[in-house]
Amino acid sequence: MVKKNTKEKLIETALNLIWKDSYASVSVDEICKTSGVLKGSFYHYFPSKKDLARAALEQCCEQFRTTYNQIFSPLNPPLQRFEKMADCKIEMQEELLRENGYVMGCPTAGFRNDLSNQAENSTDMGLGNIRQESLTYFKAALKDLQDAGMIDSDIDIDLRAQEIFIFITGTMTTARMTNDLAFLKTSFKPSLMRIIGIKNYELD
Amino acid sequence: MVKKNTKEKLIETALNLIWKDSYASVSVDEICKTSGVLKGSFYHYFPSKKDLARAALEQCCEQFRTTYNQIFSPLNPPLQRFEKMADCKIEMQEELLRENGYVMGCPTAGFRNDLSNQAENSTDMGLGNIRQESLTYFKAALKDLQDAGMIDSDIDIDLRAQEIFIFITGTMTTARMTNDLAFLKTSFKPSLMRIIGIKNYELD
DNA sequence: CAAGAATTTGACCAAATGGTTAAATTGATC
DNA sequence: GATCAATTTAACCATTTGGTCAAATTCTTG
Repeated sequence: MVKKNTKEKLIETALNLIWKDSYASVSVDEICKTSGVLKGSFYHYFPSKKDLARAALEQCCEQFRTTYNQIFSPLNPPLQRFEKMADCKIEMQEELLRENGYVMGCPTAGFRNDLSNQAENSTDMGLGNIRQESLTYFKAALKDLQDAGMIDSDIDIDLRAQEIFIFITGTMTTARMTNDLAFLKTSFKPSLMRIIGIKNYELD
Repeated sequence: MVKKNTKEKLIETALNLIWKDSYASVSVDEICKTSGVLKGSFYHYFPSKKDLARAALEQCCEQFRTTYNQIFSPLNPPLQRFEKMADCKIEMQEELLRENGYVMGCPTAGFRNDLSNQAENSTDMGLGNIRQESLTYFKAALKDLQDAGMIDSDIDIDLRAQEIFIFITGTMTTARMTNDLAFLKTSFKPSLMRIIGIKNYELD
């Protein structure tokens, strides 16, 4: 593990703890003890617990963006993009299971609507953007699949992109709920391909 | 609204509040104040906050069972079962949106792993059972669809049932995340039918 | 209406919560 | 090595937290 400064340690710890349970269930004390930082230092870097959580969520989104940027690069053939995405999720969850002893699921699920003040909800922040960006990537890949004749030419790409996003979200949520990676590991990819509408998909 | 006794009021209030956010974010004081019950009464009926939450989750599962029992009755033609289920979810979320001002999504999402002591996770409790029961219903309906020649005869029913569950879960999660019922209202049913594999599905 | 059980009341508690502060220590710059 | 800013330390605080309890009240049943 790379040597990290106080701020980074706090953000990483907060993300981990909130991921495991929820924003409200994690206390400032716990975050401090886990990351070996005193409370004074905490409030030196972050004006409040919410601000730390916001930073953690933001960083999480940033990592996500980096990964998706690579995976969904137009340089990759469209089918491979989805395959890589699936593999990436599978590997990630396997590693997290090894590390933590149980299925972790989506990293942002622990941030419910705790971070929003007043009427603004999580849509305004990173979460909504992640979905939008995902949809954009999916749509581009779907279009390329269409051009390559790998999916029907008359499908509604916008709709299908949403279905894909929903299917991924549901897979993650269900994996955590059942504490079981069986579906993710053996069925997620082929099921995803069927939902995308790939003709005659063959496993490698 | 029907007149309710103290215990029922507490359970209902707890479910509502936890649904809106999460178990840890709701305090016993808040539950008491919202339901107009004094703390002494709370602890007369429930030994702890967790016990109330467990009762609330259990009741929620019970309601769910009742609904699904009706909807997935073998008396209904199989396609209608899925249609009714979709309509039921749509109406429910619309009503909740009207009541609360924002999309509520899945009622059990606010109970993360807070209620489990030690290694036992939510799988052991109501949640895992709900999924199992759902899958059972889905499988029966899929079989009936197969017998009626409405879906291909060579599909893997177990797998498809899981896909359906995941798609529903993802739809709920995403609806809440985006605070938007558009997909649920206009696309959920036809998308579900496509995922099920219904041939030539027509909207009414 | 008397007696016992079920329920309600409100005051109370220790611990945990999010947050503050002033002083001490460290790091960088000249 | 002196100076000033960045950081760390640890004691401190008001409020909220989950939970207790004995007394008062209400409900039930003979």
